[in-house]
Amino acid sequence: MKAGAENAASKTYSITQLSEEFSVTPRAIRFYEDRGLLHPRREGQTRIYSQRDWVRLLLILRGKRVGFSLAELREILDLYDVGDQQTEQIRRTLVMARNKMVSLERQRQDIDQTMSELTVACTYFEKLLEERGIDPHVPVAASKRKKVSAA
Amino acid sequence: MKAGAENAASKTYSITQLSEEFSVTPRAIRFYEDRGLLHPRREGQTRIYSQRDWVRLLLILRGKRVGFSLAELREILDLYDVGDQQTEQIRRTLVMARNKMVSLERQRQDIDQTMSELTVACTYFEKLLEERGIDPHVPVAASKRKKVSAA
DNA sequence: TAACCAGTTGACGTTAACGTCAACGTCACC
DNA sequence: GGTGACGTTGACGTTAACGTCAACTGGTTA
Repeated sequence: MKAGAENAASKTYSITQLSEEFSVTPRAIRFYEDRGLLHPRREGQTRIYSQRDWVRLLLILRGKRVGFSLAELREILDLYDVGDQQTEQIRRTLVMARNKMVSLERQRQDIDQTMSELTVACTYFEKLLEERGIDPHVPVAASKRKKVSAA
Repeated sequence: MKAGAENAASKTYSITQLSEEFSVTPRAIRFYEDRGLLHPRREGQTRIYSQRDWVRLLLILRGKRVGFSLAELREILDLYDVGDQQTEQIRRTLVMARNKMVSLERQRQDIDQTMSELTVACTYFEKLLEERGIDPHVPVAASKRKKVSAA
């Protein structure tokens, strides 16, 4: 149990592995690195992603979905990286995080409101179709998916 | 009570009135018109916005905040406009709306998750500041606001 | 050896959603 | 009759977040 440097924590990924797992292009992943969001190890030329990178990518993508910019995400991730940041930078990020929480709260309300309005809208659209004698039971974006298409 | 063509429903707005009320630039409002999201009446050159336009703008801005593109918003608003759309167009919009609801559901989860992580993060940042003997009670983006800054 | 991957680095292109700026119209008023 | 304030139409600029493409570098397999 002590030999074998291959425990769960040391699992690594290639760029395409990551890209497939998260449904993003390698180009995007390299771009995130370019913007300072990821710092994979290199083996020669090739990028090797650790478990920590995996988590970072997860956070990045989720952050994006809720409206963080890459720059904002970088700020936050940076602070978690090393603790020796400039005090002013920490303050700035703290302020940003708090503001973001306020705006997320609002976003939740927007989503709730929009959901209920969309429900009404769908009913209306279905009625329109039924009036024309058309079955409104169109498939709901089944099986095949290439992009997350969320936003 | 019957004279006076100035009841609540006939209230109108200038472009700057609207822009101030919603904290968007006139440029943006004209842009939405250019993209077919608004169709204000004209008086000579000048745009006159009705109550209906007001509501549309509200929906547009909220739609944007939850991640709709202007094109998507147009699709939806168009269907509410006149009922004589192409059947295929109605189906497309219905599918889009349903898909959007699915993605909104996910967004809600993302937001909840992110909120709780941000809470933890803020605590951490505050601790960092306190370790340096700094009061972490920075103002939380008070009074003055120029942009919504939400996203 | 050739072909074929998987990966890499530029460099330029693209899209959405406006911002910015110039040049103009048109009223009210002083 | 000038001078603002408010409005208009182009036209071009900008930013974020990648997409696309070309040219190159090893390794491995046929």
